[in-house]
Amino acid sequence: MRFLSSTSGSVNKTPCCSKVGIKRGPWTPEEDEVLSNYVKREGEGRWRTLPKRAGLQRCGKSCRLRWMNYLRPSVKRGHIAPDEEDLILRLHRLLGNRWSLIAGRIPGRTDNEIKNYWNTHLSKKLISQGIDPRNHKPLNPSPAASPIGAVNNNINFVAVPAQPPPLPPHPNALTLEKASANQYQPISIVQDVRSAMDDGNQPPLSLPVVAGNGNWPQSSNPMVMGYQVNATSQDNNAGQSYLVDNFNNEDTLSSFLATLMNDNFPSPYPRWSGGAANVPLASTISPTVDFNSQGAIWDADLMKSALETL
DNA sequence: AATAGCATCAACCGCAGGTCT
DNA sequence: GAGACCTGCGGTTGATGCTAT
Repeated sequence: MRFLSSTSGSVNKTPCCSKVGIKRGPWTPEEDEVLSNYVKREGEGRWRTLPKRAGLQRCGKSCRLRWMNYLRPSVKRGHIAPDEEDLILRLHRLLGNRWSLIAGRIPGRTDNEIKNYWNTHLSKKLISQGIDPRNHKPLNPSPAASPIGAVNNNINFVAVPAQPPPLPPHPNALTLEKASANQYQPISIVQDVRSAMDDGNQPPLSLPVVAGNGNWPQSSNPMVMGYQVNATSQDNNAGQSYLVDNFNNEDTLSSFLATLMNDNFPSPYPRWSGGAANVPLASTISPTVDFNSQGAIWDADLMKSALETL
């Protein structure tokens, strides 16, 4: 039995709060009301001392969890809609088991709810479709399987092999040179996704790129992501490279993710800001990117996966 | 009607990373 | 710089409800 009170003396695991008298298990409506009223009055935070201040016989962690997953006014309860389910699938493909990040992009849903929904519904659904829920790839891929061949605007995508051969340096790999003296440069492009694209003789209009300066992984250094305008593009900016955005906050990261998932990606550079900014990367979004020892920023497979979802 | 097995989801835990002293 | 403390995350558990036998 799990929801024993700490006074029962039969709990095998050490509870998060070992204090005698701390209540555990399901919350009562009375406790909910006390917690809800207190947080609305005093605000979130200081969870450790909140139970004592609010007069609750609970540990701070339990209070926080109850508020975040159940009592918060913004929490949406009830059935996951088909469009929400679709979004969860796409985000999981892009982000993996980063439930809080996924939840942050689905208004009203909590990480716990999405995690539960994934484990009880979506993972089984994918398995029934012959898809591995861990990596969204076929469970028993046939060697003769044809490319996915998804078509989107100006760019066609083909299936990416599970372990693609190393790519030679791309001739158009550029350094973003437009940054002014007080901005971060040089910013070298560390990876593009050209190998994931195949539109015949016509080069892609633009490439999503992810770059960083050379001093990573110091958390105070910036990380940037953007689009490289291809040198043969018909766009007036052909031959140059532009930073589209610094992901200095959750909004811009969300926009970027949305851009990746929108059907109208990538035309026509709607969010180009004309140059680099010098806003440090917020540490809160660093878990969304992967870094190698050279300071290269992006996991190429992640980007390819994102493109394949288009 | 009783019971076994399964599905769901609220709540717990350990841990990691950030902040404070 | 080190240690204590706090917060948030992802994995897991188990009570409860539902369905099948």
